Amino acid sequence: MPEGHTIHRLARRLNETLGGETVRASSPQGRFEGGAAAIDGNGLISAEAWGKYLFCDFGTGEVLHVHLGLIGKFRTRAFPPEEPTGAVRLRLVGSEHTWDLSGPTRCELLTPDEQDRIVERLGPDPLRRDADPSAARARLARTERPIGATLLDQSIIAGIGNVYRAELLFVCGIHPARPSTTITDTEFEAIWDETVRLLRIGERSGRIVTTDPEEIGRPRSRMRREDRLYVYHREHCRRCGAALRTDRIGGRPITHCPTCQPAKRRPRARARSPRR
DNA sequence: CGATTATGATTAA
DNA sequence: TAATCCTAATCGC
Repeated sequence: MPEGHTIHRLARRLNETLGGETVRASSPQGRFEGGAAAIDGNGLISAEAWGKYLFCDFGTGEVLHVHLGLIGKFRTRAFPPEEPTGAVRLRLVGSEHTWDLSGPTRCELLTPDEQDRIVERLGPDPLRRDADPSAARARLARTERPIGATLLDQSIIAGIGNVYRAELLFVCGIHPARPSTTITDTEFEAIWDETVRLLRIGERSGRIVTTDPEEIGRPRSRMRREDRLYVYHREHCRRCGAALRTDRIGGRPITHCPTCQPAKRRPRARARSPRR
């Protein structure tokens, strides 16, 4: 379930469960033996997320970089550790917790310079305290690409993935195909604020929930799976019931509601000035 | 048992 | 844009 909220949650939980502890590192699968050996026996100083990128500092001079990609998982397992299940790239064992990493698109040791180069090309991360959306706002004004594509671009905003982009555009009432240049200041503010709000909810709860508890009639923690999202992977709009449309934008499918996310602004209900 | 699918991103063309 | 990588759960035959 890797969008930005997952990685921030992961960083927090790694700090909570392994922070300051001497860690035994291994690569049961064998594809990260060298890296694991370099980490083994050192203490976790800090785990930190930048968008969907995770960096762990073991005080060795190099930083562990993990990117889960589409299918990666980094999860706790039984303690004391048991025989690994499946392909475990990296296992970290502290004094009370076992973590297994499988299927990452990246798992490598980086120099601080290399880490900087990755972070430099990321846009502001809505889950970071110091996030400044102004650069993202400026980028939008300069690209005709559909807003649906822009929101997936990690160099513009870091941390949004395919579920959140669809849900954010729904919540903000914006059609995903609209050129980014047509997004108004008010709309951008709404997108940013909702991104912060919804990713925070995801980070705290460990799942993506974008629907309004009032609207659903039960607290987020007790919502049924099919009530947690408005449009993603749905046939009909959770709010108005309209048949949803799915288009390919930014190379991936995005579902939207033709009623709640009109392509054009609703024309003002007033007489138009006559054409000449 | 094989095909399909998945909340991602990079590289090649 | 397409091909590619990484893994595991699920679905159809």
